[in-house]
Amino acid sequence: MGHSKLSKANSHERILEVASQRFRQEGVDRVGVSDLMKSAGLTQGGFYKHFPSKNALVEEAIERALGDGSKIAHSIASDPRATLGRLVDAYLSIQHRDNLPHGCAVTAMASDVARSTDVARGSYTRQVAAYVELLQSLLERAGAECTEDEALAVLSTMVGALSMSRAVNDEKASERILLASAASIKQRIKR
Amino acid sequence: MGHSKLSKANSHERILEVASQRFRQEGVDRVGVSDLMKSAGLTQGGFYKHFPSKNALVEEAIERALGDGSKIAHSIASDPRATLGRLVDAYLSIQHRDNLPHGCAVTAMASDVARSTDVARGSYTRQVAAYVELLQSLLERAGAECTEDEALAVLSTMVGALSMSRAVNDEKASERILLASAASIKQRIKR
DNA sequence: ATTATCTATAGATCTATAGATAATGC
DNA sequence: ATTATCTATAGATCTATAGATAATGC
Repeated sequence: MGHSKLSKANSHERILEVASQRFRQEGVDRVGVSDLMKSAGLTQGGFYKHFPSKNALVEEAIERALGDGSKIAHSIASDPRATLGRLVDAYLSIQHRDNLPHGCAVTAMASDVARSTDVARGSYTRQVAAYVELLQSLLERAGAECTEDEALAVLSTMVGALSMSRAVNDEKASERILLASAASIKQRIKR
Repeated sequence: MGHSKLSKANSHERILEVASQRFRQEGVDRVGVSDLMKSAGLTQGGFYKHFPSKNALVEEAIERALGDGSKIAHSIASDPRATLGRLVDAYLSIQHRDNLPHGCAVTAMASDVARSTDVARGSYTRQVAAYVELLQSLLERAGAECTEDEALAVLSTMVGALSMSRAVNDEKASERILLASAASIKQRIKR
């Protein structure tokens, strides 16, 4: 007990990171402050020196979770070998489906964001726009139709497929949702 | 207090119906038993004569919410004038977006179902299959590609678009997600 | 007499606060 | 001396149960 400023910054970071993961996995309402602090290796009482309220953390953690996707999007966008096909295959993979804590928050947190503050919904809106831009550039690169609207429809397909694949309790049906949706998207670039 | 058997059946029905609506709107974890019973015009204590636990209600209410979609799907399927275009326009309408309590549970409850019991996930799986069948028959009727996989991809697009349109905080962006996705689906039948 | 519902309450859990404790850093 | 964290606890809320109450239905 009683640590340095560096350690406080570390703790803050750790709380945010753990929150962004557990909120994606379990949903905002199923993760308590006490439980969360334990995950971060701390105790309940310290929380309010880091965040004024749980809601304040939720807002920041949503932004953080969405930011993870932003990083990945940028690293893909800057890689000249990146293709739409590879992005779609990765997004609609079993690994992504089963990795909620590190998965795309546009899908994982859609319901929680819709019920959250305007700030959180603003972060979400920007992240959707970032994905659309990325998808549009990959569609152009593949020589396919490349309007912003086409990219939006592709994103809708990705988000809906991942969302349903996680709710279904039949492994074959789940994989079929992912594969069928990926195939449908990739068909756009085969013309 | 102290009412007939008919009234008990009515109460049970009312609790289920209110739950299916409020769970879609607010999410399973934000609706307490006490609050829910008040919505149904009853008091907290009576709840456990109707359901053994909140979880039991959640399971039933999810099935009920999904069943609403099933009814609509069947009534559309049996109408010979029904078209894919009309279904898609209704699904991706502003009215549907803003009517969570009566909206499609495949979208509204995806996250809650993914965290729920196997029974609830089974209901979800069947409802997805029902929608796919409906979409496939409408695609066939329109003379478009009509594999089950194509229908699945269409459903993914619908679910993803509605989900994102509700999370975004920019009205124009929200409408654009709906319209762009609807247009993309309808393009399939214009070839 | 039976039973559908109500009032009251137990026990757990959740958010938040207050004060104690033990490091850091001047 | 300051401060990051801990322990302890208040107060609200949540699920669930127990016993009271007032209708129904034989």
